[in-house]
Amino acid sequence: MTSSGDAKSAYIAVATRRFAMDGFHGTSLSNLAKDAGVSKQALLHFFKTKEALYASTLTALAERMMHDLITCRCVDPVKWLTDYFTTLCQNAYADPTDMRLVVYALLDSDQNARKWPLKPYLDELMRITSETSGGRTEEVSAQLAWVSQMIGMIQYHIISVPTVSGMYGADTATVLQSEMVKRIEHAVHEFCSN
Amino acid sequence: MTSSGDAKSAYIAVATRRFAMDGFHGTSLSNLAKDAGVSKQALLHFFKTKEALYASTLTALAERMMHDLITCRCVDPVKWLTDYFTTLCQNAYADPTDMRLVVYALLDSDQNARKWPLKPYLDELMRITSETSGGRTEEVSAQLAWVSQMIGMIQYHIISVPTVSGMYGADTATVLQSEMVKRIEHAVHEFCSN
DNA sequence: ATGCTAACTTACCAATTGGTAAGTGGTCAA
DNA sequence: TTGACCACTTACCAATTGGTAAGTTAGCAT
Repeated sequence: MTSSGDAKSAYIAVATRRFAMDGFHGTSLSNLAKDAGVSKQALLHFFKTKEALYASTLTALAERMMHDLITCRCVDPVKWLTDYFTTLCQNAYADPTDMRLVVYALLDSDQNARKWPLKPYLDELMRITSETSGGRTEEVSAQLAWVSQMIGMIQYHIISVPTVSGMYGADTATVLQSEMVKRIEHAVHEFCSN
Repeated sequence: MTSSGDAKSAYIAVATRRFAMDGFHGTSLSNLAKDAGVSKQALLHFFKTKEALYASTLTALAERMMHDLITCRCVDPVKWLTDYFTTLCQNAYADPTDMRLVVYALLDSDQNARKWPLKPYLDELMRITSETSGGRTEEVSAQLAWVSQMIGMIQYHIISVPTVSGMYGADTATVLQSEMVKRIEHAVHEFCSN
């Protein structure tokens, strides 16, 4: 039908959505096939196992995250980080897929088997961080801690939106969102101005 | 064998560990039964469905979290929060079960069906927050944002430990942990001194 | 002793799981 | 025209899933 690459990446797109919604174990090949409008074996033709499809999904995710980060590039590292984190958060309100996928992947990681494709992305974030005044300390762990704190607060916030909305109402959740963006900006500046 | 309540809560304990490790969908009743050393139907005798067992697990989790929070009680709300958050984090290094369970529950929440048992815990956290100088603003959403940020950074940090350890080595992960505790203390004081 | 209940067990069940085997129909180069 | 490859399908498969039905076994009040 479509050219080879197209179909394959279309399947990855479908899988991305499903894995992000229901996690690896909550997703079945039959569900994915139904979503994609093909038979189960169409998927297995491109990806030998469910695990392999999941891995491709994570690789594509990592490329997307890196791409989004690079797209925000700016001579001022502080502005770069501010822009990136705030737009990351804003975009995730409209589509939390990627953030959910990351968190699911963290929970699923069985630490021995899975090679983790998001490392370059993290490394780049740490490199940018090291260019700010806040990152003038040489220790990597201090930058890692800060980066970890930032993406942690964003991703956790995103995945908690439905729950918060259920507990305190949709309007409170909305206010919380703008509040959170402000906190993100504040956190960047507080860190960078030491 | 043991008295009724003992067996039941033993099953909940087993389920807690499994659900925290593999999530709801990644856990089967047969696995749980094997872990508990009984037949599958022993579990179904106490909990009508897998969902019901999961719900009991979450209820017990909520009670534990609330209990731990209250145990830290202190006349000075700032010290209270500092103590609570840091010990929460420290304990989670030894046993990340509860933190993982919360995050899994956030991802799984299908928002319409599930009643969320952790609300009282969150409310109490916000109440304590409102007693600090940082919480002198009346808006609930500002406190909610801060509380959300704090538990977000802690829980996300905990679930990412295996991955970080895999990416940067166990020693870097260890340094990151103490770094993170410092960041928690800093975050509390920064917020409370406005 | 008897009956009742609580805490189980063994024996099933249909449905679904991830995956294999063996095609089928189309495109395209020789 | 042929034959190879590609994307994909139908037909299976054993294993596992959550759950039901029907006992069984122990303790305990009457």
